[in-house]
Order: sequence, then structure tokens, then C-alpha cells
Amino acid sequence: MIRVSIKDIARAANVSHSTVSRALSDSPLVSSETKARIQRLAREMGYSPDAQARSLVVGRTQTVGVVVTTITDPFLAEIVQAVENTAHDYGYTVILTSSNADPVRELEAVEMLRSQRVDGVIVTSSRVGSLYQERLEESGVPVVLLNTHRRQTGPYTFSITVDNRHGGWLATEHLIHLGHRRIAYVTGAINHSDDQERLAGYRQALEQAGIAFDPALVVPGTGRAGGGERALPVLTALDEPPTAVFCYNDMTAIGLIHAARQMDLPVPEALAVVGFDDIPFASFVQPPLTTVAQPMSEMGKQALEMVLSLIDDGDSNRGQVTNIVVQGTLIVRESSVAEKRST
Amino acid sequence: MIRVSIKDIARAANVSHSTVSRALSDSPLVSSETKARIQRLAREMGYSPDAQARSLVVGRTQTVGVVVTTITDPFLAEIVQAVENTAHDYGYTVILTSSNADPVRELEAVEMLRSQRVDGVIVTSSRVGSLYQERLEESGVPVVLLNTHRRQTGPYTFSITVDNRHGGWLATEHLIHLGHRRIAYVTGAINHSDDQERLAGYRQALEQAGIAFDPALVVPGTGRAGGGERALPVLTALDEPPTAVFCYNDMTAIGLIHAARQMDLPVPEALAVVGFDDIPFASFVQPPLTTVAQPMSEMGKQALEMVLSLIDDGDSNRGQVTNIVVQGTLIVRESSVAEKRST
DNA sequence: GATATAATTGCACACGTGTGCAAGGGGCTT
DNA sequence: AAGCCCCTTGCACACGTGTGCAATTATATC
Repeated sequence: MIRVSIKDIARAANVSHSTVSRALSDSPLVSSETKARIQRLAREMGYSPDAQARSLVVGRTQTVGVVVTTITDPFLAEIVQAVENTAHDYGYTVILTSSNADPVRELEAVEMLRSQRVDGVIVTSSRVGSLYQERLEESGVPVVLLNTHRRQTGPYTFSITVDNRHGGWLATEHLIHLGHRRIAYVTGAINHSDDQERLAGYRQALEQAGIAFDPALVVPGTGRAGGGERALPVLTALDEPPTAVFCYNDMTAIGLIHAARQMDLPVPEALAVVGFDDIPFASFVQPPLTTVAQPMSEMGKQALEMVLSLIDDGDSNRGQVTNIVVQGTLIVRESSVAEKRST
Repeated sequence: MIRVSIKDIARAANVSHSTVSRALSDSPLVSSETKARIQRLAREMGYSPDAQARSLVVGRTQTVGVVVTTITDPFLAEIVQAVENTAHDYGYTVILTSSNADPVRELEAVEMLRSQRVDGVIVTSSRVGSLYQERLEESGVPVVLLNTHRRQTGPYTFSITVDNRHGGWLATEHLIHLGHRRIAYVTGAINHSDDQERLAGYRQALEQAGIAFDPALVVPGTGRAGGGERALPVLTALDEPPTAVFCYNDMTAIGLIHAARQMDLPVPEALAVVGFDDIPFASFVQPPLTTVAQPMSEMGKQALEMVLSLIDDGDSNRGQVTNIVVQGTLIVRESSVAEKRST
């Protein structure tokens, strides 16, 4: 349990700790001989700089906090991975917290991040951001919201989101184009603006095709597989069941397809299914899932870079940072259109 | 950008900063009136304690580092989630780093964690631990290895692993019991002891059944879906192809099943498949995957608690901490045994 | 009322690092 | 030889927090 500090090195090298500090940061204020001598000594003694002490004086921790509902969600995992990768490239460290969709817990997490003096925060899929946004902003901590419930973005708060409305439109239009007229929508977690906008895109596509909107065809899910599984029987029990389903996300679609298999309901022949996200698994389920792809890695990378530019800019050109809306892409696989590979 | 420190509160309350410090930690050395007054003031002023400064003096950061290859791996995601959950329960913060299976990057990550003065480190699925284990140990940082390549565990280094050999035996024995005699094994990443032990269990089961071991039936994978996909054609091209496959993990099995579908090779009728891990997706693929379940949440939780007891114990009863081997469970689904639900 | 005792508060130092400023020393110019 | 400047180094303070010890005040005991 021997912790080596610059003072220890200073003693060993017979110089002051200031000189050691300068030598290790490669300052030109130190002669190259002593610099080399000190650096060698530091290596030999197994010195590791204390990031805590350093950030205490420089006022930066080189650290960003990431808040997710659960890292178990493949979509979020993909994003977090991208965030961590680019953070590493920029010499930043990532503190991960998960809320399990519990507002209390999310609040605790943010308070923890604040205490840790993170330089910035990335929040994904939150519905309760407004509870702490003010506190973070008054501490001057920049916040980037990823696919988060719409709200006022402040001077330090910006957002990156996929064009949910357009994505919903793409999915639905695809199904209409295939000839479907009874198309259902399985929602995600309630009251999430992502969900509402995807629904809006769905309705827009219906309207453009002259298909009346039927509220009975919108059934609640959870954003997890279980939600899709429970949604299917509700749909099949309708007087006039749908021939196609657009699901809030891939997990929901996967759950629904699983349930269809149990009920001997062939997909896509009896029921066409479209998801949203394009998680890695989407191409491995059977049948492979048609879905609206989000550029997850790109979004994660941009989120981190947005945080960094908000930090670096101080108050200078922060005006140049702007909210980002990325476009999803329809990826047609076999869950919506009958067997293609026989052609 | 107004940072409130205890000195600011002290000034506002007309006391010394020591009193504020004591009041906020609810010390009995402060009269209850001033304590209440200060606490109210702290709340009003939006005070947030500086964890950096605190840990600088108390010598603990209340922080653990987690090193994974990639958080994108569902198995690791499950474990990290459990680690984060229990860390939160104990008031600890998690710093996440991923190595992308790159030894250099893993080394950088560990050095970063060391600079951050984490109180402990959890490493999963690493093959290069020995490179830094010494450095961590000489800093007195406890390390818990999760399913990591076997090596000497030191005074501060312990491990939690599933009984890979027994798991491999369970899977293979299950296939033998179903009547298979040509059983293949698709490996994970090379040189990983997890893999070698699962292979050992596989060979043991063969031997007990009097089946000769055929090296041609052991083909390399990657631990990811692509490895399984590429392994299948190698197996079918054999003079005497297998009727069953045991895969290093579920991802490999899922990739292999996907490839089988492309080749119109029915699973399990023409080829029975067994995986390892029981990731959440295992039950959603078609056919649902027979696999050896690892208690992932339990392992993650135990890993964190092991770290904590290594921290708390200092040098006292650390002798009581011991390496843990957990048992996997065979979960029979439809990828190994023909349709059950018709019964 | 004087003294002993308990309760409350402040002083000063520590943790490990970075940095402005002054001081020392050596070489160069005149 | 004297003065100047540059190069190198050390001193001292700062960041925000915790804590042992001394100092002050209030309370209790005789």
C-alpha cells in the first residue's frame, strides 16, 4: 500500500516538488537533464498521478457522466460503447449510472455525478430530466440529451435525437406500400415523446394513404420484449385484427414475433412486423427483422463530442453548438416481406 | 458557473468552515440549532460536496473501476448492470472502461483507473491481467477477476468464475443423452482458459460415453456471432459431419443457427445446438436456445461485494475472502430437442 | 460565588498537485 | 570587470474537505 507522490520523487531526486510537477508535465522550465532524471525516477518508483488532486486545482476532472435506464438494453449498450470509445480517444473517463427508469434513482445518480464534478453529462431516454436540469445548469455542467423527452434546452443543454416522426412514417409507409391497410402500433413506455412522435409519423402515413386511424389498433407496450409478447393477444382478439404491426422498438418487435411463433401465426405471411433501432440482434431473429435503423455509434460519438465542445468553448463560441436531428434508415428484411432469398 | 463550497456556507452562516463540515456530516460536536441552520443554508445555496476534495483527505474515493472487452456483449452488459446496481446500493460509483480486446488499450484503461484512485477494480474476460496485476497490487488496489484467464491470485486479487468444465460437461452430456455421437465444439477467442475448460468438460463427457475425441470436430470461433456463422460451413464440409454442436457461448450459437437457416439445415432435426451463458436473447431466437446458464446478476453482485470486503477489511480478516466458483445450470429449450410444445 | 466539567466552536494542518513570483547562477556583451 | 539577460529552481499559496487540539462559553457542583 505504498502510494508514491511527487513529493516522494522530489525527495529522491533532491529537488522541490514544483520541479517534479513541471518535469512530469514536460514543461520547458526544467533542464532536459533533470527532466530525464525525474521522469526515469517516476517510472522506477511506480508513480501514478493523482487525478483527484490534479482536478482539484485545475478545475476539470476529464470525466463525463452517462445516465441510462439500463445498460442491458442493446440500443443503449451500443450508444454507451460509442461514448466510451470516443471518450477514451479524447483522454476522458466515463462514469456510468443506471436509473432502472426510476425517477428517484435517476435523481440520486445525477446528484452523484455532480459531486464527482463531472465535466459534462449525457442522458439517454429520460423522462424526468427537468427535475435536475436546473441544478446542473446552475453548476455550469453541460448536458447532452439523447432521445430524451422534448423540453426547453438551456444555454448548457443540447439534444441529439433521431427523427422519430420520419422514422415512424418510413415504417408505416413501407407496410402500406406492401398492401396492408389494417396496421397496428405497439407503443413503448408511456408518455415518452419518442413514442408519441413515432405514433405521429404512423398516423401521418395512414392519412396520406387515406386510411382512417383506428385507436383500437394502438396498444400499449413497455419498450421491452415482454411488452410485445403481451400486445399480440390483444391485437388478435380484435374484431378486425391487423395484418401488420409497427413496433416502438426492436425489442418489442422481437417479443411480439416470439409470441406469434407460440400462436402458430406465421410472420410475415399472416402478420408483417417492423421494428425500430436496428440493434445487432435484429438480423439474427427469425425471421430477420425489418426495422428503422438509428445510427447508434454515430449518435454516441456525436454526443460526447458535443459535450467536449461545450466544455472547451467556455462561453466563447458556444452559440455554435446546435441541437442535432439525425435521420433513420429503413432496413427491409424478412419480417415484413415474404421470403426474398428464393429469388 | 457558481460553485458553492463549505467556505461560502461558513461565511453566510458566520461560522468557521470546520463547523460547516461537521454540521453536514451530522457530527455530535455541533449544537443542533446551528446544525439545522447550516443544513438549511446548504440546501438553499445548492451546495454539492466535492467528492474529489473529500477523497483526497479521507483516502477513499467510493469508486470502483470496471474493465470489459465491450459493453455490447449481452453477457457483460448483464454483469455490469448487476455491478452498477449493487454499487449504487452501497453508495459507490462505477467507472466503466472497455478494452475492445486490445491489450494496449486495456493497459491504458487500468492506468487511468489507477490515476482515478479507484478503491477496487473488477475485470471481466481479460487475457492480459498479469501485465498490470502487479502494479495494482503494489498500490494496494483490490482486484476481482470475473471469468478471467486463470493465474496466480495475489493477496489483493481474487476471482469469481463459473465452473466451466462442469458446464461443458453438462452441455455435452445432454447431447450424448439425446443419442448424438458426432458432436462438434466451436471455440471462443483463442487461448482463453474459459474456452479450454469448457473444451475439457466436453472431452470428459465424450470419454465417459466411450466416444473417441476427433480434433476435426473442434473448430475455431470468435465468441461473437460471426464466429458461429463461419464455423458452420467448416463443419458441414467434413467427411463425416456432426449431428450436434456445443458452442463456446450463446452469441456463437446464435450465429451458427442463423447460418444453418441460410443453408436450410433444420435445427434441431439435422443439427442440435447448445450454447453457454443464457443471455436474455437465448429464449427469443428461433428455435429457442438450449444453453448452460450462468448466474450473471449474482456473479456481478458478488464481484462488487467481494471488492467491498477487500476494501473494508484492510488487512484484518482479508484471509476470509476466498475465490468463488459458481455452478451453471443446463436449460433445455428447442434448439437441441425436437418440438416439445406439441405434447 | 468559585471551581470543575461538559458542550460548542475555531485554529491550523493535512491530503497531492499546479503555478505566479522571486531568487539564484551562469554566460554573454560592452 | 561590471552589468545584463536568460535559464533553472524553490517558495508559497491555492483548490475543498476532514480532524486533532486548544480555546471559549455555558452548565453543574459544592
